[in-house]
Amino acid sequence: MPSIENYRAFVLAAELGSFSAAARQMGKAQSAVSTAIANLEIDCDVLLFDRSSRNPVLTKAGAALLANAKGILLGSQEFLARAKSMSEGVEGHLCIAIEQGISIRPLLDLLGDFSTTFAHVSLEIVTPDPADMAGILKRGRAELGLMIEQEGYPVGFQFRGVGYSRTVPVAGRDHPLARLSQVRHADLRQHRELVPQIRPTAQTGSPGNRKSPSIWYAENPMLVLDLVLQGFGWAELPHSIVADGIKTGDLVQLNYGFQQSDILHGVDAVWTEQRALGVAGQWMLNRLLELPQDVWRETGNLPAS
Amino acid sequence: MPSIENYRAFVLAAELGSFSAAARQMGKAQSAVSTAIANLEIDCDVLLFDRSSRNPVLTKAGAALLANAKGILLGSQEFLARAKSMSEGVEGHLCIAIEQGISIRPLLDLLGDFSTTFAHVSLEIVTPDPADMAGILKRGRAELGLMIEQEGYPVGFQFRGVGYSRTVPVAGRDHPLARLSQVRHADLRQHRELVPQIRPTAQTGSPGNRKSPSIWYAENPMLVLDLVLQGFGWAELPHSIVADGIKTGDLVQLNYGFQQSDILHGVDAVWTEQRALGVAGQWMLNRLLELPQDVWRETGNLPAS
DNA sequence: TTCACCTATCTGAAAATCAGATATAAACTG
DNA sequence: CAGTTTATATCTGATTTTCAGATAGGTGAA
Repeated sequence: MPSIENYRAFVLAAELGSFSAAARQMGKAQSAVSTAIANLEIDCDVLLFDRSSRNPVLTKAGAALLANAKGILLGSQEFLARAKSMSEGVEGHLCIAIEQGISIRPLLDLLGDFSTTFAHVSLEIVTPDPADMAGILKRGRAELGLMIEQEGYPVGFQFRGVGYSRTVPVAGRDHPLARLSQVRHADLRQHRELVPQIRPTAQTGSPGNRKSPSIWYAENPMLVLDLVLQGFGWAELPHSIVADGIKTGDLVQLNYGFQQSDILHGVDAVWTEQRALGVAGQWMLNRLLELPQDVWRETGNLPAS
Repeated sequence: MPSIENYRAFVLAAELGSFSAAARQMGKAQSAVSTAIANLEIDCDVLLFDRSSRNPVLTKAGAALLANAKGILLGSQEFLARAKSMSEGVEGHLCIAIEQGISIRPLLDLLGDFSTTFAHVSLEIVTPDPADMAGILKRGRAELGLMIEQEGYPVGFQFRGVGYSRTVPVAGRDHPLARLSQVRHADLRQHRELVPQIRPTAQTGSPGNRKSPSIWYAENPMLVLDLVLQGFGWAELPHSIVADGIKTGDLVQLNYGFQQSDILHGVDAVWTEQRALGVAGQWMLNRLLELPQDVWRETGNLPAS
């Protein structure tokens, strides 16, 4: 069974074109490299180098296997680097729960920075239904959450506002409401409202104050979008989801007579006290808090000032 | 420095949830696995298992690193498997040169079979200019070639017909020739012919007998296609390249008055005698020879019978 | 409590690895 | 063409590592 050191000797020798040079670089005797590669060749039952000339030259098989050996070495290095990172207190995995409907576009730069700063931390993003958010954090399924701000959070939760999410009332191109230059409460109540969440029950928090008595629930905003496009009703949906449809004319933004029709929700970062954030989680939280308002404006979640 | 066996002990113990079971599976003593994992933990400076209960349980860090360790093991197994395959005479790499203009669509199924049959052979497909084909095979850059049949091949070359490539004369939508219901030689000679190859010189074989005295050469068929679409002239191009354009109306197929306007070229598989084909190359050649005519018909390279 | 089973550690033996020395061959030099 | 330099293969004895078996301590189930 070849050892990692065998592979290392092979790769170094192939790259340097010399067993002696490889030995020098490994801080070992030349004979060690010679036997290491000989053993590798025995294990493989394949000649890796052509020794007929002064310096060893890769055979065809050796050249083909070199790529594999490099991969193994890379994997081993990554294993150790990741382990070192974790031994220094950096978690190996970070899960962020982003409530459905909150656009990740304002976060893309931040995520890019994360991937380079914490190359050894695997990042997971889940987009649960709003009703699940608390449980997902409580259970430790995610370390950090981004959700539409609420009046109060359960005990044990920390939260800080980090940004905004703009919701826009829309209807399909051919919907009766789409023809009105201004809609009143009374108009809304005459048509079905489509709500992007699972139906609230007694347990799952407040039902919210919906504007229409006729309500359909769908599990996520994309489903609702499809229903709206098909003319099944109107809905208040995140700007990031409906922007395209409004631009192409498939969707029409409703103009509320009774209030500003763009509805601005705050976005909170939420985490639990007992589950202390790791180094990467802390970094992520700090960067979220430092996010300039511009990125929310540029992504259409804040009106231009 | 952890050895492969250390990683193997780690992965097996994690998967079986028991050091003893891992030892049994590895055919070693339990103490070997115990110390192997302990050493790995020392190398990593990270606790991989929680030993507080009867059976060891992965720590968070262990769970994160498990994926990496599995990757290393996979890599090692693949290295050995590939080496074994090569020790049995299968080449590690196969390069096929397919002359520009020959569609690979008839070969897709064949390539799929190849990838499963010769999982350890990396496949390379190059699409050289027709004039380069011979040199590329001679130099060993490619083991096998697919090219439009010629009257004669240089000595040392083997060839067998394997299929067909249909060439269609086309012009752009607004080209004068496009309006003619039938074109004659005289018509063709009044317009520029675009030829998808580098300009033939005295060395690079016959100039062929082009139909028009005014000729532009472009390095590959796609360049020619763009030129034709821009109205710079007419060209005889492979059916696979112009089919879409003809369907959308951007291209018009010319209707030769003097001969069948679809021009059918045979496709030859070509290889050299001195560079013996390996097992994978032989397989590929045999499968090419056995290709049913249907696949050439279905891909528009043979007229429906 | 008893029993079965698991893990950590110790120990001596077996095996592998290593550095140095030596032999041989290839390229280079004059 | 002989001498020099450098590179690789192999041998050898010492060092290190690895291993199996034995032992001890602990956990969980009956």
